[in-house]
Amino acid sequence: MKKKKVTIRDIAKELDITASTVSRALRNHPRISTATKQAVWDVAEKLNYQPNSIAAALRKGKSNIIGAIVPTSDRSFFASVIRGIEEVIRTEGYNLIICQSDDQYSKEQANIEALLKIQVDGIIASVAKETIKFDHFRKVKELGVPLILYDRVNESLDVNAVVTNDYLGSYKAVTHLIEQGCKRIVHFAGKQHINIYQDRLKGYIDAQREHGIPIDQELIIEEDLIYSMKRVVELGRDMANNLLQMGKLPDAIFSASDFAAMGAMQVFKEKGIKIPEQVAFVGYSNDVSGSFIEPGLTTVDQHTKRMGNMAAQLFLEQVKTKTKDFTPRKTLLNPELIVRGSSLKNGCD
Amino acid sequence: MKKKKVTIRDIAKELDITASTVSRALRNHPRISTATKQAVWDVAEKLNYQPNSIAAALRKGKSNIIGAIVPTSDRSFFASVIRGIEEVIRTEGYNLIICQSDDQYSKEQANIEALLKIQVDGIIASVAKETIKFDHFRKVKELGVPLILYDRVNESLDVNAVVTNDYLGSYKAVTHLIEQGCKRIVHFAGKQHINIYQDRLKGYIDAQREHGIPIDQELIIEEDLIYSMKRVVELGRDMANNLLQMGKLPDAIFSASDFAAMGAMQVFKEKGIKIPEQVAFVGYSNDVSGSFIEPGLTTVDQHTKRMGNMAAQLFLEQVKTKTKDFTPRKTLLNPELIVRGSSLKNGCD
DNA sequence: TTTAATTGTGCAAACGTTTGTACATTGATT
DNA sequence: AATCAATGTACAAACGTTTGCACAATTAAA
Repeated sequence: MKKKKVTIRDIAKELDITASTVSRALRNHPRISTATKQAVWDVAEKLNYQPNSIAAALRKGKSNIIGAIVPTSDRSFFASVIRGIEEVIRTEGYNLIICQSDDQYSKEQANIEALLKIQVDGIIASVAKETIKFDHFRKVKELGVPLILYDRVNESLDVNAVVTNDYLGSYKAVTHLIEQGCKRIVHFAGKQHINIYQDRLKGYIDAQREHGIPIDQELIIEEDLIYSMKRVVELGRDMANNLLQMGKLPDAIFSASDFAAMGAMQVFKEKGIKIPEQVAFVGYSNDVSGSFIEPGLTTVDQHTKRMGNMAAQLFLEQVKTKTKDFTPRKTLLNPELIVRGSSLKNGCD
Repeated sequence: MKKKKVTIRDIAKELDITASTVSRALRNHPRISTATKQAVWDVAEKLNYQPNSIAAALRKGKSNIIGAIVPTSDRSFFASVIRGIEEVIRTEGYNLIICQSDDQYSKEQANIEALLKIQVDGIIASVAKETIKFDHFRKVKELGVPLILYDRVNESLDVNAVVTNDYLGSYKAVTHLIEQGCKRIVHFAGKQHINIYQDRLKGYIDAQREHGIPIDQELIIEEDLIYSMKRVVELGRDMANNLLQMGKLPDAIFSASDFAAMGAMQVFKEKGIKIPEQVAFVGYSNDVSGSFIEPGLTTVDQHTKRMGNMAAQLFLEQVKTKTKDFTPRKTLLNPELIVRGSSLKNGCD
C-alpha cells in the first residue's frame, strides 16, 4: 500500500538525463530546451511525481512556511486576520503555521522558539498582553527572519507593522456620541501599556476637547480588558454596577472592548435603564456578538481581514527586497464606525 | 547581522569528535558515555545550537507537522477544536498547519494537495459541506498518511474519527422541550447528506416518538445551515417569517444551528411574541453569541476542545501503532444540554 | 589467559533537491 | 577559417541530519 516515492532521479533515469537537468526543467529554467522540458513534464506527470519540498527547503535554506502568532484564536478578530493573511500568502506558495500565545509572555517566547526551530521564513505576530520585554522578538530580527507585527505592536522594535488607527476609531466613536447629544461619556479604557488602548484613550480625550467638553478623570475607568470573553463580560457588569452605586449615571459609555460594553448593557437593562435613551453605548472591535444583542451595539470595525492582507503583503515585500535597502514601515488602517441601535438617541436614523 | 548557523559539525569540531556522535549525544542515545553527552550539551548550549529540523525531517522522512482542515476558522466551534488539537500535539513536538476549505470541495482538495506536498505526518479534517466525493481523502490513506476525521465525517472512509453523539444531543434537547410542556416542536434541520444533521433529525424524531408525540412532517424544515453566520441568521429570520405566515405557531423551535435559532428569535421578538412563554427555543453548538442575547439561548454544547484533544490522541495512537494491526475506530463524545432562558417555560428553574 | 559480550565512537552513505562550474555543441561574427 | 557568444546538459558538491555497520577498547565470563 505504501508507495515508493518517485524522485527527480527516477524521472532522470527514465529519460536518460541527469537529475540536475530534470530539476531545472521542472522549474522552467531558460537554459533547458523546450523539448527536454516537455519530456520531463510528461514523465513527471506519468509517474505522478510529487516534489519533495523538504529536500528543497533544506537545500535552499527556506521552508516556505510562515508562522503567525495570535494571542487567542477564538476571537473573531484574530480569526479574521488569519484569514486575511492566508488569502495572500497562499497565492505565493507559502503555508501558515498558527500559534497561540494565550496572552502569556512565556508562551509567546515558546512559540517563537518553535517557529524558529522549524525554520519559518517569517513571523507575523500580535504581541501578548503580558509582554513587556521584547528580546525574543529582537532575536527573530537578528536571525534575519522577517518579522511583521500587527495590531498590538511595540514601537521600540523597528519592524514592519500594520495597525488600525485606533486614535481615529476612538475619535469617530466619541464624536458620534457627542453628536447624539452626550455630554458625560464614560470610557472603559484598557491597560495603558498596550498601544491600542493608549490610542483609544487619546482619541476619546481629543474628541471631547475639540467639542469643548472638559475631561473628567473620574469618567475614565482603566481595567485589563484582555481576558476570555466571559470574563470581560463580567468585568463590564462590575463596572456598570460600580457606576450605579456611585449614583450619577453617565449619558454614554464608550468601551474599548465590545464585551465589556455588552456586560454593562446587560446590567443596565436588568435595572430598567433605557438604552440608548438614558445611556448610549459604543464598543470596539465589531465582534459579531454585538449584532445579536438588543439594541445592536454600535462599534468600531477594524477591517481585520484587510489587516491580515496587509501584514502578509508587508512580509512578501520584505522578503523580496531582501536585507537590501529595506526600511521598516508602519501601515495604518482607517477603522469604520458601525452605527447600531445602542447609540442612537435621536431616534432611528 | 545574519549569523552563521551553527551545526552539529561545529559542535563536533569543537570537541574533536564526529558529527554522528554529537547527533547521538543530543538525542540521548544509550551508547554514548555520559561524559561525552554532557560535553556535547554544554558546547551546544555555549554555541547556541539550534537543530535544523528540516534536515532531520528529510533524513527521517517525517516533518513533525500535522495538517488540520477546518471548513471555516471563524466559528468558535472550529477555533475550539483547533485549540484542543494543539494542546496535545505540541507536547509531542508536533506543529500544526491549519487550512480552511471554506466548505468548498475544490479548496478541500487543494488543501490536501498542499499538505501532502509539504509532507505532513498526518491530517485531521472535518469535511466540507460541498463534499460528496472522497477520493482526495482516500489518496491520503493510500499514501500511508494518517487521517483523522472529526465532526463532519464520512462513514465510507474507513478511518479514525471523533464525533459528538448528535443523536443524543438532539434527543436531550427535544426531551427537555417536551418536559417543558411543548407539543408542537418545529425542527430547523440541516441538509441530510451530512451525518450530523441526519443524527439530529433522528434524535428529534425518536424523542417525540418515545413521548407519544406524533411526527408532523410539516414541522420539519430542511435548509442548508452551513453558511456565514450572517447568512444563517437571515435564513433563521426567513424561516420564522414563513412560520408566521402559515398562521399556526409552534410552541417550540429546535434548531440544528444556533444562528438560525437566533435569527428566528429576533423576528419573533420583533412581532411581540413572548419567548419562551409562547415559543421556546433550543439551538445547537453553544456558540458564544447565544449567551449574550435575551433570553439566553438554550443549546447543546459539543465539548469541542475535548473533540480536538481526542482527534489528536487518535492521531498519536495511529502513528505509534504504525500500520501494524491498526484498526480504525470512531470515538463518540456525549454532548451536554446548556439550559438558558429561551426554553424555560415553567418559570426560572 | 583466552573468549565473548559490552560499551563508546567513527565512517560513510543516505534523504531529494538545488546550483556553481565546466564542457560540448551549435550558430553567428569577423 | 578562426573567434566568440549562446545554448543545452552533465558533474559534483552542497544543505544538516540520522543511522547501519565496523572497529577498538574495556569489562565480564570461562
